[in-house]
Amino acid sequence: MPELPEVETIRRTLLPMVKGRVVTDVSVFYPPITPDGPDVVKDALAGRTITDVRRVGKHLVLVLGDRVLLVHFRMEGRFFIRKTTHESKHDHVAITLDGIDHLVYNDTRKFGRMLVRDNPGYMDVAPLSLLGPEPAFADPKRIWKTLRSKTIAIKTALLDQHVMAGLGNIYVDETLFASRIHPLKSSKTLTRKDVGTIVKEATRVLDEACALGGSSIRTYTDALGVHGRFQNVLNVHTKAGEPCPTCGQTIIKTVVGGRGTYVCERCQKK
DNA sequence: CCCGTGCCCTGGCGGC
DNA sequence: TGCCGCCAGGGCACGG
Repeated sequence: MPELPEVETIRRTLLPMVKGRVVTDVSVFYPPITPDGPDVVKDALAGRTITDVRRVGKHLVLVLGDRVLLVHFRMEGRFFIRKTTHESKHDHVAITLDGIDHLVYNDTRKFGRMLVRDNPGYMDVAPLSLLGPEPAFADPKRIWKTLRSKTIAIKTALLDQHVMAGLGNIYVDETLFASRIHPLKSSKTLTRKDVGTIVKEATRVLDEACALGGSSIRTYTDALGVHGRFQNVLNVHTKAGEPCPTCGQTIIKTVVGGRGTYVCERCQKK
């Protein structure tokens, strides 16, 4: 499940492999991946050169001069560089590079999406214009004001990309554990100091995960066979039944906002 | 506007 | 061993 660190790892891996290369063809095998229609993606990419690979929240941004391709991997999307366009039944889009090989989008669950936007200007229109700041650039006071107006659980609020961008289920659990705040705590009851802690810990957790190449728990491995190592340093996520690293209390698994949630009921206060 | 629910999709797993 | 049913999960549409 690519969250910010996984997408950043994909970005770093992909950049030297695609920068400067010309897209000579685009094949779409599963059209819903391209909700505006396969032809929109084909017309935008074909004949253009990939000039950069960026990341905004969990979105990967392929820059091709005056167009960008926004890629959201959702649960299990990934890229491979392949000699064939469609060797797996989960290969849904093939972007041919220099007529030689293919940047293949593979997604078991078919949840991922690709959108075309203009460059410049793509940050000023949906979906990227709707994203909150990434934790590293967030103003805690502004986030506190946003959270204060919400009645929902803090975990649910932190998963909302309009509040802050980049956190997913894994890193929200880790952030709240590090902040010693219970995922069910109501957003509106958080103090400014609480929110300052959350923003700081979210930034640290994401930074550390990026440095380790992200996580690759469950079925997810990121682009091109690179395997993240962050799952080796998770404190609570997936740790049900194991002792809390801080106090020894058994970590429990519960459900918050429909998401599997791991928590130390002793360390994390409601 | 805000919030909760259901949907998309398929591999994996529990139950029998 | 094999089959069936159920479930996870990010983001969005929809309805109250």
